[in-house]
Amino acid sequence: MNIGQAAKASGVSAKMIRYYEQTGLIPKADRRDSGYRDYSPGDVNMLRFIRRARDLGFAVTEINELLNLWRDRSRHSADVKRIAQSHIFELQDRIKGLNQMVDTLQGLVSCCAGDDRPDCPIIADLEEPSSDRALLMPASAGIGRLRHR
Amino acid sequence: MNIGQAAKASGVSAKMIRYYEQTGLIPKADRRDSGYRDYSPGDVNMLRFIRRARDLGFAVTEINELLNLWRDRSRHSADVKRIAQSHIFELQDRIKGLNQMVDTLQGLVSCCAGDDRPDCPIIADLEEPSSDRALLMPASAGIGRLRHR
DNA sequence: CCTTGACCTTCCAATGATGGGAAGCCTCAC
DNA sequence: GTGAGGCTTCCCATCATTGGAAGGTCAAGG
Repeated sequence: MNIGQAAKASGVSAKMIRYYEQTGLIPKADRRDSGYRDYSPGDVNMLRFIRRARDLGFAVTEINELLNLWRDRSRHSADVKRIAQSHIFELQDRIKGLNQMVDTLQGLVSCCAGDDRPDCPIIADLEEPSSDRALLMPASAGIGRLRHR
Repeated sequence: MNIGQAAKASGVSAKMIRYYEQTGLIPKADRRDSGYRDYSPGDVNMLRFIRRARDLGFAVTEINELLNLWRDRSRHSADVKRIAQSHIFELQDRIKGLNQMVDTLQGLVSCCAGDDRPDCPIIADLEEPSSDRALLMPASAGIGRLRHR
């Protein structure tokens, strides 16, 4: 099975399959005489596993751990659960940050006339945040990793 | 005012100030004879504006529009409102995607014994997603930009 | 047999926002 | 005048992903 077919069957792009191989997330694929990579149905299963883990927002390093557990027939489900649970917490943190942004913006937008006059509470808040804003966005929540990934 | 002081006063790191200048988000700073950048209190206000917009999750391109409106005394508040509202929608999309991930994971985690046995519904779902999963993550929500930023 | 188009290979680059670090110059306080 | 610390530019790394260029391979059809 060529890389293109494996890509279609797994939902992982050919580019990403090569990248995962290069970075060691997946083992080096078999090669034909032509140099083409050759994938087995088992390989496609692995790629699908990866694809689904990505869909759930796992980072590649976490997927690496999950793959190891997947392959480990004597794994402890506790290890899997721990990874998943800590990922849930991370997602919830990100959601919390995004929700704070939405709340703040929603408040500002609802105060903005949205007409052809220049006065605008949104601009005013960006100039000098109100005390409400200070409550919603304490210094510690500021510049950190809220926005990433 | 040196760049370090402007950084401290605005909450934008010196690195980022230089980056914003380089990418044209902010105009080139005045220079002293020594070559040091020199910032006025007005410049610091602009940096604070940027910093706050970043805290609200605006991308740099959006901040650029907001800065133009900020400087435009004859702006229409409708333009500001439109930008903010569309940003809210974008944030809500991201939240939605993250919530779907959390929901799916939460369901799996709550079914996982989390002991020293290998059987694990989380691993099982990554191998072959259940129909519940298919409901939560339709094909259209799959590989896209859910995870980004 | 040869061509054509679709596929594969590797390598390099860019994204966006940020941090890290090196090499060298500037400034201020002692 | 010396040392510490701040400034300059330049390059590199992150993370996951996409794009493209240059060149080799394959299969079908003339």
